[in-house]
Amino acid sequence: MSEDRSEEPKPRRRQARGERRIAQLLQAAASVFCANGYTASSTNAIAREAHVSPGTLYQYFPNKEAIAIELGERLLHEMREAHGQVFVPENLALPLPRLLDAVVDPMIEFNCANPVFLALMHGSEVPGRIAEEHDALHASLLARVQEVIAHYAPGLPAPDRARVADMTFATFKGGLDLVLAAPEGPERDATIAELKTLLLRYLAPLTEEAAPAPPR
Amino acid sequence: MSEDRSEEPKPRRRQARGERRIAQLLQAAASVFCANGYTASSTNAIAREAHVSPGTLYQYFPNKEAIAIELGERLLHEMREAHGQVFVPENLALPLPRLLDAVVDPMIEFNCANPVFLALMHGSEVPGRIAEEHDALHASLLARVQEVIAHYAPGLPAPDRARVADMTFATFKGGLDLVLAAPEGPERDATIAELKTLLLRYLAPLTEEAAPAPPR
DNA sequence: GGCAAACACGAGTGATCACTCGCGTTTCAC
DNA sequence: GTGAAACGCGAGTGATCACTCGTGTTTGCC
Repeated sequence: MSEDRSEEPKPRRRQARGERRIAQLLQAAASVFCANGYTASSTNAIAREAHVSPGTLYQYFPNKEAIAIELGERLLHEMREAHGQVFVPENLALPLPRLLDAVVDPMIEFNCANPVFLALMHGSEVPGRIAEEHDALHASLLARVQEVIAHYAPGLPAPDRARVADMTFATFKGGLDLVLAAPEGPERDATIAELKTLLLRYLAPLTEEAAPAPPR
Repeated sequence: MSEDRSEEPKPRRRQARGERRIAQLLQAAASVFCANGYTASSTNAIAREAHVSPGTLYQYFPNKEAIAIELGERLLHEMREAHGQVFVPENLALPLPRLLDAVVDPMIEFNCANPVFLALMHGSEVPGRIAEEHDALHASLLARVQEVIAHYAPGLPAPDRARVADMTFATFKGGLDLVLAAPEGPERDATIAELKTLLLRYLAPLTEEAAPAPPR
């Protein structure tokens, strides 16, 4: 009744310093989560990594879970933006090898740049909220992959298409782990190329509706 | 100097009851680890799950890590036994699709029966000892896969062979996650079949030294 | 310059966890 | 049967963690 703004229960005004601290804390949290996992990471360790006192940390986050959630949401947002760039209609018209390049490369780049993303999304120890967001992203990605498969293999029944999309995505995740484990440089590039070869060999037969035997 | 036995510093005699308790505790630990992950699982929770007091638990295990290690070692031993049955010379003579059946099916069966195995081996939160054992198993498995690939594609250079083995194994892990996520029954069977299709399409070209075009 | 609010601190607090200890019970060799 | 040792218990202990609070500092607006 006494509020004229109904949608902002906490009209906390942040100064520029505050925004900087938040970014600093999230970066520190990413580093600590990445190294120890969510559960084994202490808020004091995060504060220490950010060269900040525990009290300061709790000025910006109500609890440990909120740190992970904010971090996860920012990463999710970044990733969704990347998807928007990737799954565009013009890419659908590309031949399969080019499409693989267009989709796989940005995904790998993102995960190489933000290794904490997999650490947060993959663990079964993460707070429920993150798991929900991750499920939503997963479902949305699967839908995109299904669209692509439907475009390349229009004759495939829906259940089969879903299965192929699931398997394609699971395979990509497996390959992604391998890519991240490889040292940067030519070895990583070779692993990425191998992953694309794998995906291509798996998916290519779907497009062979009336194609001749493959060239020797 | 006062010991006549130099190799057994703790000649603890176990009664049959004790062995039963150990098995009971390990089973409870498997259940709790599986549900919450290693770090978030408390020894009290494990004892409660086993309907035993915390004191009793510590009669058989010096600390929490030892529980995971013993559990991991037993699973590792079981899995190594399974490998011995799988990678036998006569299986090498099988055509690729049959070989895939012979290797993939037991692996999947083991992981379905012991879901805690993946939970213990995959997490980055596990104690160092488990990680070491897992790395050893991983390396040994990779070597086996390399052998198989070398047999099917003798002309493949060693670095390529290593890369293909890595990718094959990573793909299998990804598919395994998918299989475990699928509900038991026809859906799981279909996922398993799809995984085999994927592996077959990836590996088949390696064997095509002088093979004719595939039948339509 | 002055004031209110955002920022920063770090010792402190209650809860929880891994692990212990003292004592009673069961098992087994003799 | 008897004694020693394995078994079993659960309240207790010290450490650690997430989180708070009282106090002092910096910032932005008038």
